[in-house]
Amino acid sequence: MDNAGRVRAPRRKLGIRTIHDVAALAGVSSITVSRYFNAPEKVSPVVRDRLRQIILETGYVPSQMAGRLASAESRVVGAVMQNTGSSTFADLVKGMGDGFEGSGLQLLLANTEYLQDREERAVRAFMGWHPSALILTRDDHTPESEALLRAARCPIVETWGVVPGRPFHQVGFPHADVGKELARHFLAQGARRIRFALRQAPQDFRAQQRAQGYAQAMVAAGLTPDVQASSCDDELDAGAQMLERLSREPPDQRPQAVIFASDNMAVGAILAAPGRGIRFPQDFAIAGFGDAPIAARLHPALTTVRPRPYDIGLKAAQVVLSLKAGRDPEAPPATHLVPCELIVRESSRLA
Amino acid sequence: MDNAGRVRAPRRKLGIRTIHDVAALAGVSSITVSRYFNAPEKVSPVVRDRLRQIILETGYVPSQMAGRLASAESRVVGAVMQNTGSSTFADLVKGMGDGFEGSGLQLLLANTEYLQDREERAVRAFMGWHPSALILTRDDHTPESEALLRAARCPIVETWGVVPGRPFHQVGFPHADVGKELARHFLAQGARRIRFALRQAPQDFRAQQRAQGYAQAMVAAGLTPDVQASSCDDELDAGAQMLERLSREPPDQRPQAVIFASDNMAVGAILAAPGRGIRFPQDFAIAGFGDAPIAARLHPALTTVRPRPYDIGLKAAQVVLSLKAGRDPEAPPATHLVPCELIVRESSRLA
DNA sequence: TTGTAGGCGTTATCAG
DNA sequence: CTGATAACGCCTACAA
Repeated sequence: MDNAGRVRAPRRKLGIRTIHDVAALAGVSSITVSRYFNAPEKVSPVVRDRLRQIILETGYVPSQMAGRLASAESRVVGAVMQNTGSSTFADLVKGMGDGFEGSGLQLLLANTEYLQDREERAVRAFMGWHPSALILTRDDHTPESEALLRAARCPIVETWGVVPGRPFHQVGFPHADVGKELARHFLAQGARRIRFALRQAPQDFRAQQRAQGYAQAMVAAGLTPDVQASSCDDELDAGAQMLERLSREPPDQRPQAVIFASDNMAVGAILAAPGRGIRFPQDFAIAGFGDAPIAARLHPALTTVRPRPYDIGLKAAQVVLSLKAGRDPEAPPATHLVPCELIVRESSRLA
Repeated sequence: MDNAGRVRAPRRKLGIRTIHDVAALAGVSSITVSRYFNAPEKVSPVVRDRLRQIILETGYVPSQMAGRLASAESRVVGAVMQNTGSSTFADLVKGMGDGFEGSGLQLLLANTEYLQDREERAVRAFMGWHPSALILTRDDHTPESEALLRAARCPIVETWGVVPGRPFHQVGFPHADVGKELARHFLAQGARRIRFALRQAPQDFRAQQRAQGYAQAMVAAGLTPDVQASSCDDELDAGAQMLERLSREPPDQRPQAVIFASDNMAVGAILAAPGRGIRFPQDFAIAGFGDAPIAARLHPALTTVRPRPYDIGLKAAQVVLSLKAGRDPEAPPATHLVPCELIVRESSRLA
């Protein structure tokens, strides 16, 4: 009976209204309030109305921390982007956001600037939330990341690019195919001197995958790949630089067509062309990648390949939701293709 | 002693290694493991080494849910964006992400597509996480949102735009000032017929704030504001549409200068100009807003105002961190200006 | 339909 | 520097 006379200081609380407060006000037990939120159909209409009223008045909001801890289901999804600022990843995030809207899943975001070790830190940080799923945007990880991911108890989805042989779900398209398709577009028009122009940016491994696809198509056609890299960091500058280099090559040895690693590079070239006395596609044809909004409005309109980052993000979210809903969240990894589309415009028309 | 012979089914657990497992392996109590993570200096070097080893081997990661619940400090920051897909918000997110990198704060993201009720849902959802802070990107909320925010126990930061009289922290710049500055730029050159061109997009209230600033400057100069709206949804199309409309007005009644609500609109106009026989700035001068990467490379190079969304996001994160670190997290709301810069280029040079 | 008992994995408090 | 104890706010299991 004797509490030893010593009174322990109350520990710090959130200082908020709890489920018990609401229960007391309604004259029911707290589990009934819990059910009101998680299984309203199990609460009688009368009690339900009373609770609705009280919850409205008190502004009670259930604690996610407590709820997720007790239910052993976090309902958070970690998303690791490479460059949140770029339109590709921004659209991916938007698609994921829309996909999760109303599902009760919360999106945790991390950005890595294409750095593997930042990705590893992000993955590690996310693991602590015991996420319902993890969405990544690359397929080459540090060994530690890879180990963490394989040991994870949640679905892992790799998005944007798709490569064979991965142990995780994938949503996107094979970047190498883009390079192949563009090369073939020019090969089919009879071109034999076709160049691939990118930036010296080792972190942009997707551009390199596209370059590899281009090279394969060239070799398959019995031709020598011609991949050139610009030292400029800025894509528009890189395009302008590549154009300047081209303008100095003898016209009869110049490539008949140039595939730029991105629309931005191609745009840089198009905007710099008048100053160099170059005309597209008369002097040589060009194409890009990304289908930037201005691609269609430029003169000449830019031939490009249109990826669908928004749809990829949306699909990734849907894959997560269906794995969560399905009876088998540990379903074997599947690959979901969200193909690109070749958009042929004036800039790639060879004489 | 008799357990009544009935065995309760074990409740669902996360099925993970816990702090107790690690403690048992190390032969210490679990609180020591907790200290290893939260206050390593309070753990003896010997024990620390042993724990490091064991944590490495087991791959143990502390549960954020449990930790945050127990410590009554969520260490999550909710960010509500209007349009994640646009470069402005993408840069804001990037800045915030970099600002929180390494701080231990997790970013929760929501997107609203400029819809107030989606914002309200997002705020409500975030409240359940008892966030360490909430970052918003507008200052006009539904009454319910506003009430939720005022009742929130965490710092609220409104970003991007800045308006007087709000009860929350603000980081950004007054959009009306941008409109004023551009109007004055043309007024100073002697222009009297100056138009502001925007889209009929009521959700884009920032563009309307810029238009209002423009209108004020016009009135202050004794002139009549001329605000015209395009019905096009797409900004580039809207710019082209406005240009077409302008090209049909009699040259002597045409505006001498047009302020477009965004660079994209201005770009649409510039790209469509050759087709309409219009030349900038000879026929009339133009300016935009946003400093899109191509603005400087177009012909003519586009005069624009450069906002710094990345810096605003970064600053917002820093404000949150300093409030968290400071002894007074309930400091009175402050306004942090991250001013824009007027970038004068060829397109705005009046004869 | 409602309630009781107990635990989810961690950290705050107080005592060595 | 280390540990025992008792929460944090909610939900699962079971019983009525």
